[in-house]
Amino acid sequence: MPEGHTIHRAARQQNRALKGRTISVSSPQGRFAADAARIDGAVLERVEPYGKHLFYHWETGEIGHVHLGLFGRFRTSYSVLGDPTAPTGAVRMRLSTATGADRVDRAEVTIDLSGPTVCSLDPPDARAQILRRLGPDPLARKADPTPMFDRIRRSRRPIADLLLDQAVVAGIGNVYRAEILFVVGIHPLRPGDELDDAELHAIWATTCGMLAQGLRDGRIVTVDRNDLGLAPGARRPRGEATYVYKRRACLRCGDTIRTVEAGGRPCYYCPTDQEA
DNA sequence: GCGGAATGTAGAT
DNA sequence: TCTACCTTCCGCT
Repeated sequence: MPEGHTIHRAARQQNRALKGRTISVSSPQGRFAADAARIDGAVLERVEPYGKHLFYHWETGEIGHVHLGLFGRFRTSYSVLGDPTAPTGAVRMRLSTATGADRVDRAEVTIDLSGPTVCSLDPPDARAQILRRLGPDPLARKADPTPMFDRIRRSRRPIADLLLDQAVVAGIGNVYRAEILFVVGIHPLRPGDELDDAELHAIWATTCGMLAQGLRDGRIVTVDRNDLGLAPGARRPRGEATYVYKRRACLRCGDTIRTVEAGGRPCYYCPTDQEA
């Protein structure tokens, strides 16, 4: 399930598989069919991630825009003899290196997109319009947190609400916001304008670290090894590991986890480690 | 088989 | 502020 790290990971993988190649574009499910036909057989110049958004730069100059939303996902499959495997479920957009050419000199890659909130083919300026309403992306090179700090300092809204607002900072979702606030020891309902500079810098540093870790791991693991109580050399358990998100008891102190509504969604927190 | 929940957003009100 | 919607998966009957 997608927060910013998932998107950046997808972009990396898709650039490895598709960048600079001629791509068959289709929409087995049909809802992207008209747009797919316009770029079918075009060269995909690159896939660009920003926050939770993906931009597909096509040689035609048009920009594919994908946002996974809550349910969207990519599936990758490989085929040796040209024909991609049959799509599983409702596939909105299929990108494949299998172009029907006679000679196949390596395995073909097919990437299927299902369940996205957004999947569109837009004029070139659409990308800039979207970027204009997004805050800094902690996974972007040379990201500058200043605009995020300014917005938080000027706002009475709870910090948990602000961290979920993509115009403040792009790429954080409901898991990371809870985990970030836990790690920096800030109560989710603290108003933005009450945070001091040290707290803002701690939030940014923690956010960058967590998302980068998630990008490397391909899953959300926010818990420090030392807090897991593992024997030396023991491997981390599978699955995602959080301090407070969806937990009953705080992983650090054992206190009962509470939730509070912020940004229209439940924010998990530890009443002991994150005093009001 | 059905219903609910899930790491999200956009558009209506 | 609310509601609709994208799909999958899991637990319940």
